[in-house]
Amino acid sequence: MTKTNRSVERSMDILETVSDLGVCTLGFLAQQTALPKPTVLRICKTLVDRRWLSQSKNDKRYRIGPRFPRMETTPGLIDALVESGSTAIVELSAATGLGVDLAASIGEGRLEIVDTTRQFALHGIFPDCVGYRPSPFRSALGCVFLAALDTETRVRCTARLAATLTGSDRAAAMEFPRKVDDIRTKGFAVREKGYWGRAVDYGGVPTAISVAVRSGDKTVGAISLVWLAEQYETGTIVEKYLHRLQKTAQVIGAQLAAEHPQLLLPSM
Amino acid sequence: MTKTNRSVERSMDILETVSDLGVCTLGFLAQQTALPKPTVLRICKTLVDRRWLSQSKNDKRYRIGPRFPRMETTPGLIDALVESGSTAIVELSAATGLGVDLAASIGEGRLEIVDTTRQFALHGIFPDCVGYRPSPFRSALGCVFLAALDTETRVRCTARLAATLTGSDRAAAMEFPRKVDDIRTKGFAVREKGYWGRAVDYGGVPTAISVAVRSGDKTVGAISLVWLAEQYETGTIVEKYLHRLQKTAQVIGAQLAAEHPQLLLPSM
DNA sequence: AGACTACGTTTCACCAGGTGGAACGAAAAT
DNA sequence: ATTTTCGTTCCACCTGGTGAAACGTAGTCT
Repeated sequence: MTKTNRSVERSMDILETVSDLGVCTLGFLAQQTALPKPTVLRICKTLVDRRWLSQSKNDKRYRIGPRFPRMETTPGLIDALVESGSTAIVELSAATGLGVDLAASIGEGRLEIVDTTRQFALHGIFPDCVGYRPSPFRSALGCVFLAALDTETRVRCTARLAATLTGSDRAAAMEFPRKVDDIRTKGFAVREKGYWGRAVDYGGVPTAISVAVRSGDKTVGAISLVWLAEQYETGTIVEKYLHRLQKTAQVIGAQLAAEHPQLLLPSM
Repeated sequence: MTKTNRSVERSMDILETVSDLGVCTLGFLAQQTALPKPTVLRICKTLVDRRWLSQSKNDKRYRIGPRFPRMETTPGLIDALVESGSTAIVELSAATGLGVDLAASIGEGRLEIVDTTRQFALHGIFPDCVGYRPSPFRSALGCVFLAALDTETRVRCTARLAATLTGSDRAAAMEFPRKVDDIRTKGFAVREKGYWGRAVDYGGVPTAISVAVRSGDKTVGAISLVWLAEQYETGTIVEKYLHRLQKTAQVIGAQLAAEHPQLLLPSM
């Protein structure tokens, strides 16, 4: 049987304690987890270095930090979106001959691909993309989704994401505000040069154009037309199929509103 | 300088990758983190055992699991509640001679204490409670807050919390549905016998009665009157001060609605 | 069919990395 | 002034984590 890692278990004990009980002192954590204080100190220092925990300056108490990964899925949205959208994306895919991805909001301005019509044999691109979370600022899906949010929400999400992301994702976050107006007027987004997600795994380099899916006054997700970069120019696809893509997004949004009105209500 | 723990760093690398990119294979994780596959396998197995990651049966791909700690704070609510409520709780505390705690919703049916009037010299109880997250089902604050939510939200939060919590918190979660009606008709809650949070650190055993803070049609938090158990009977305090406690909760809710109406709007 | 590749997993000798009891100085409570 | 509790440092010990190599299997190419 595969072994497990004791240090990782201990770090989870500590994080669960802080997450459950809120702010904690070192001694209290040592007592709760039944670990010696030096061990807790070292693990907490590791977590603080990465901002998974943060420490107030005066007292040294620990609390959950700004870089701790956050998940805020509206419960049921993913299932509802798949239910309302799967036939529409299949029809769009058949009509265009291209792959179609459907992505749902998972909170904080992030998306997760929840359904796709991609087939390697038909489209020549990596098909196993369900569950994948496209980059918020570099992918077509991410950009068009953020651009479709109301200004206040977008600013908040952009700020939080910029604080969390690193490397070229962070750089893209800084550039993003300058791109928003362009995306909004054009009504669609394309992926940033140099960003391919994990499509390099196999298959050719994919290109995509994406539009947001809005339901009521809420932005609930986004859909993409995806094709092999070497086969078609982006301009050609936009000219031929953008209107149909936008139409499909509207249909999905309307159907979601009709079938699952409770998802669009306030939650608190 | 204090050392750090390499295994913990590696586990954070893995969790951040899965959180950022979504579903990942073992090999992909090994490549992203630049770690050997057996190392990634052992760490992932540790995380899967605790449900911080989960694995689909057919393909062995990893995704964030159901027990990964979730944080869903409405941004700004804590600050707004402190701003709208701090003078009101000071007045209540002065009028009653008891400690008063103010707690804010942090999502998923959880609360965090955001302000308090407790002073050890005056009330004889542990004063450093700000940041503390009372038990959802065992504390007075937690129970009254959950009971005040609309039925649908309460059922969803109860289910999710029951899946996450362990030990006596879990047992209390199973009992909770039977207590809801009683709390709603009485209009306040008391803590479960045997639950004292961390008050045992020092000071005497505290007792508390709590009421929910509602603003518009949303339940945004809760407030408590807290005293030393050996000094007064619960019945006495209820008789003398419950009405005043409820009045304070109403005042805070109304003030929050007046000063921060945007917090009560839908967010997506 | 056979060759090949890529996957997740097991093994095991090695030793770096993590460990924790003891001791420390500082701060707070008594 | 005394005691307690806090977070932190030290360091000898040795276990728990490591990772190259090998394995079985599943799927893909020729």
